[in-house]
Amino acid sequence: MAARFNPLEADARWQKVWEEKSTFHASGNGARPRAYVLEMFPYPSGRIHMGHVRNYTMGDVLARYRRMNGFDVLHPMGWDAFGMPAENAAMEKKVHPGEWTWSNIDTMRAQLKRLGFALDWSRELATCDPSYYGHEQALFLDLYEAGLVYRKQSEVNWDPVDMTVLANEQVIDGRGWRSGALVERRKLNQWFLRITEFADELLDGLGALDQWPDKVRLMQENWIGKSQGLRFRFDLAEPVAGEASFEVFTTRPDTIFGASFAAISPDHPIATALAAEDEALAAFVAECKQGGTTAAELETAEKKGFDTGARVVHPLDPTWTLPLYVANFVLMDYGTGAIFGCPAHDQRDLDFARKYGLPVTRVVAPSPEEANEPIGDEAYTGPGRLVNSRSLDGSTAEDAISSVIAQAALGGWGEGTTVWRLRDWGVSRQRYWGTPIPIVHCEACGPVAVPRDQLPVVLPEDIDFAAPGNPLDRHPTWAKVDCPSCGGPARRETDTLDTFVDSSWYFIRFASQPADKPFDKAEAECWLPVDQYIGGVEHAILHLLYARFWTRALNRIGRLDVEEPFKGLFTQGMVTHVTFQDAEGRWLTPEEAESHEGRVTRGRVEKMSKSKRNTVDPEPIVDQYGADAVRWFMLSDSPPERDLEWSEAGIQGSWRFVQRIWRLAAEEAERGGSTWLGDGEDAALDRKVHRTIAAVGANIEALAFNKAVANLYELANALEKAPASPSRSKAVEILIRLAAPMVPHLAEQAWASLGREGLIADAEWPAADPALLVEEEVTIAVQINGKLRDTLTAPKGSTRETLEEMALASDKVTRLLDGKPPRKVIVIPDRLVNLVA
RNA sequence: GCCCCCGUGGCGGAAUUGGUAGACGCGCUCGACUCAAAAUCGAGUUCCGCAAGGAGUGCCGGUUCGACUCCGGCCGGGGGCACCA
Repeated sequence: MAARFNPLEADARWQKVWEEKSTFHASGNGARPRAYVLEMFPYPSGRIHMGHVRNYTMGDVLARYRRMNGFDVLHPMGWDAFGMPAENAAMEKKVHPGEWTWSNIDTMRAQLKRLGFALDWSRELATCDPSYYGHEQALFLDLYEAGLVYRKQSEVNWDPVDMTVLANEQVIDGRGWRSGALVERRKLNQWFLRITEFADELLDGLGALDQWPDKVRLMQENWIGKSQGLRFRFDLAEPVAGEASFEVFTTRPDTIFGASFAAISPDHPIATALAAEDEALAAFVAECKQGGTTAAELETAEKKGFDTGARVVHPLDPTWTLPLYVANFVLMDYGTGAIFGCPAHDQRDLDFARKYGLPVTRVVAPSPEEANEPIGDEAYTGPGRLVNSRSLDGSTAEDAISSVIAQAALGGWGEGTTVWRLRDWGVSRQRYWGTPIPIVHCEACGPVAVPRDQLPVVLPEDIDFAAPGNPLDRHPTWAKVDCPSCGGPARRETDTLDTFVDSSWYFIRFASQPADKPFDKAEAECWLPVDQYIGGVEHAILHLLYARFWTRALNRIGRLDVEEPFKGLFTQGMVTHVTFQDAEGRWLTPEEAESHEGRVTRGRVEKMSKSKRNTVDPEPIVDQYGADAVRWFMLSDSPPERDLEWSEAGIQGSWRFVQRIWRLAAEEAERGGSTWLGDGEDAALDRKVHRTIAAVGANIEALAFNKAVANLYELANALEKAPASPSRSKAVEILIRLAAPMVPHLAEQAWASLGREGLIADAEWPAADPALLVEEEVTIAVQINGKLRDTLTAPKGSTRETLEEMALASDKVTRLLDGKPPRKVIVIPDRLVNLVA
């Protein structure tokens, strides 16, 4: 057995063996319990980065651990392969998006394989493959037929130079990120999925996801944004623009007697109608639309209004009228686009009222004494009882809410209702590199679904990226088809689907991939839900919400009897690295920083990014140290949910550890390997080994990889100090099995060198002997007044009396107590004795 | 502005339901081996102090025999949402 572990040789050897034996193929034959371990599939951007390595290493440890525990593990890999970077590459490098994408996939697949992940490559898929997106088109049509897809006019960010729609993130300071042109708001016909119809169940379903981080559940809860309140009608004193009334929404109907104005959005139909006849109002509306949409601008934006001169009638007092304003802070797409203003108890309303000299009447007071306490610069939003509110006076705010809702229902002027922040999901993208929406537009028949036997609708290959805009739109023939319904001339939908649709069901396709349909219901249900899903927290809202929605939508139309796609979710931290800048503030790579002549500033430790020039390419690191050292480093030190700082010293430390395990194994191999096994002789070491078995298992189950790593270091330390014995030989073998999920190549090599049969990947996880988990002797802390003064060793399970006696007999204790008996003695068996003097 | 999370050695971080703070790793110091270095091995490493001892988990206070852990109030860092009625 070689004195040093040679990873380059071992990595390649064992990766080949695993592949030849199809070791990591999920059998799905039902012989063993199943486990589905999944990491978020990568976008094929070009090369693997450290974030991928960390993500997939974590999933891999769990997958290998489950296998060793007797599970039939599904651990697949694929490619989220549609998206804009491919089109950008097409424009910049004059290469076809498909060619660029597939070549990246080849590179990245090879890179992933070099890390030795226990993946079932037989199930690999790419979303840009017609054999994937064709099924997605079928699912889209299923949802369409079920009424969960619809088309409507919607505003988009339009870049007039690139002639394309931009996502909000691509609009920087009101300009297109690529062209720099001023972005316009434009109305386009777009496809939407009815996610809002599932708002209630998506919210309620969060409660059952007890293996999700609280943080993510909270973020989704906020995103869904359920508000309960009253929707009610304001009658106009005189009809305005032909309208006799309009509706408002409020979560605080209790404050209705504190109303001092009504306000509608600049986009409200009444505002539009009035503006048509009022130049000043038209100018005001135009001004509102101009305002920036960045966070900073909104925060500082002044509350502005335009008094229409119209009056609305208070619903509970026909003699009371309020002025009607058009206000810049009222949003058309939330609630009804109109509000009633209660300045005393809403900060925005207060700002507005102060500016326009409107009355501010307190109607909720925390105590009777404060009933007429004037409102200053801050609205009162706390709890209390109603004041200045006629029949409501004296009731709690809570009761008043129900009371007003009941009165509204009775009087027929309003009703209790729920309003959601969540909007329907717009899935149309005016781009080439995505799943074509399988719809044909016919002048006579309108939108018609492409017949199933004509799926997939395949993207044309011969496209031109020289001109701006969507190449599908410009293609000479692709869009021209006959209407499937009437046979007349028609035109294909040239928009493609949001790539989030692709990732909303890939985990189902991994579980079951028949050629003739998206998935087999029974087969998919055997694997789903995913037992453990691992990925970045940046997907906490959109991807995870969309996938939950898609799963529930399939459930509703009877295609899949699963409610939640991901039983367990883990969001891992980023990989960070130091940054360097030169005197001019230019970012330097670590190598440049070292050789730089001028002044170099060591910057903050930040997420690896190309712009900060602090990335570390995993591949050369694997070349130098091998896959196992890299994997080990990814698991060490930092808790997996927090950021991990990459460092040269860290990888070297991991390399040292790999070699230490190897030396332990090599020693034992020379001593005779498995033939030297016998009964335990080193009782203390046996205990340590079994405690480690239990601890490593528990920590892997909890995804606390850093702690499992620490457990293994401790065992290795103990083994290096332990004299040779059968116990020790056995312990080394167990150490190798415990480390196998983390450093699989080393483990296989050591396993073989010790003369063990078969692959360690197929070996059983060692069982911890419960009898060896309990210590015979325990260390007891002796405290005086809660401060540690001494420790003593006692047999486990010693009585309170014995422990108290032993503590009082301690020299230090007698000295410190000065002969006086303690006033009180607290004994926690097997832990401590606290003497209160 | 609203909501959430986090503050522990030089650094990353450990610490069952409140019960010996600093496991494990990195770094550093000293020593062994070596002509020397690397690698490796051994000892040490919260702070103050020669020691005895004292202080110590962002700060202030509280509950408790006992607080990193629970409660209240500050300070600092990070994240999410954002004119959501």
